[in-house]
Amino acid sequence: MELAFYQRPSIDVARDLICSTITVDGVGGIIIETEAYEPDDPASHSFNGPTPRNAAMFGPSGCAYVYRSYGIHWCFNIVCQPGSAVLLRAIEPLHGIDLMRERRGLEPLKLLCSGPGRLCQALGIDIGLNGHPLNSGVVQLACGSDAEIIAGPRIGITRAVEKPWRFGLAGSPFLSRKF
DNA sequence: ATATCGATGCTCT
DNA sequence: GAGCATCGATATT
Repeated sequence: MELAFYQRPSIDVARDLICSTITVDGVGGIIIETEAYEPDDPASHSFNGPTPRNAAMFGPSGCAYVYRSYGIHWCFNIVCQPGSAVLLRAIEPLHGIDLMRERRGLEPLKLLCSGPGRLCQALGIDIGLNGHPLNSGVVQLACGSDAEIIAGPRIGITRAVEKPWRFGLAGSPFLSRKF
């Protein structure tokens, strides 16, 4: 994935990431669901400017932004333009499924990576990957083919709830929720 | 199938 | 001190 790919509005990047493949230390699969967050977006962690937590969002494009969610889970984002990022919400498991099951416990394939916290646990993502550049270390991202994309409101937010900045692969059984 | 709720650790006001 | 970019369990239609 070229640097220029990330240096665009997160809404375009989020859409174009559907059907790409991501792996962390060889474990991963096909990106099924994403959400975009923009600097002027009240739902975005970057909305009030840089802080220690969101520093990676204002760092280089094409790097990871990882944060803890509800004190329990990790969430993984890809930084686009400054202050904008794409949240990975679901992956279709493809590589290293045995290791994913070790990390998440015996579970139907459908639930291994269907949700932002679940996919981080399955891929072994934690704060150690925050600010980490993509495609030059353990995190690898490769282009996918064209696909039928659907869009809708983002999940789990309380502000800017109407913006249709959640994207998914139409009809996939690995979506975290229906659109 | 949908609804509610507790867990748990930050961050930012 | 309030509020989370969530998940899994339990309860209820």
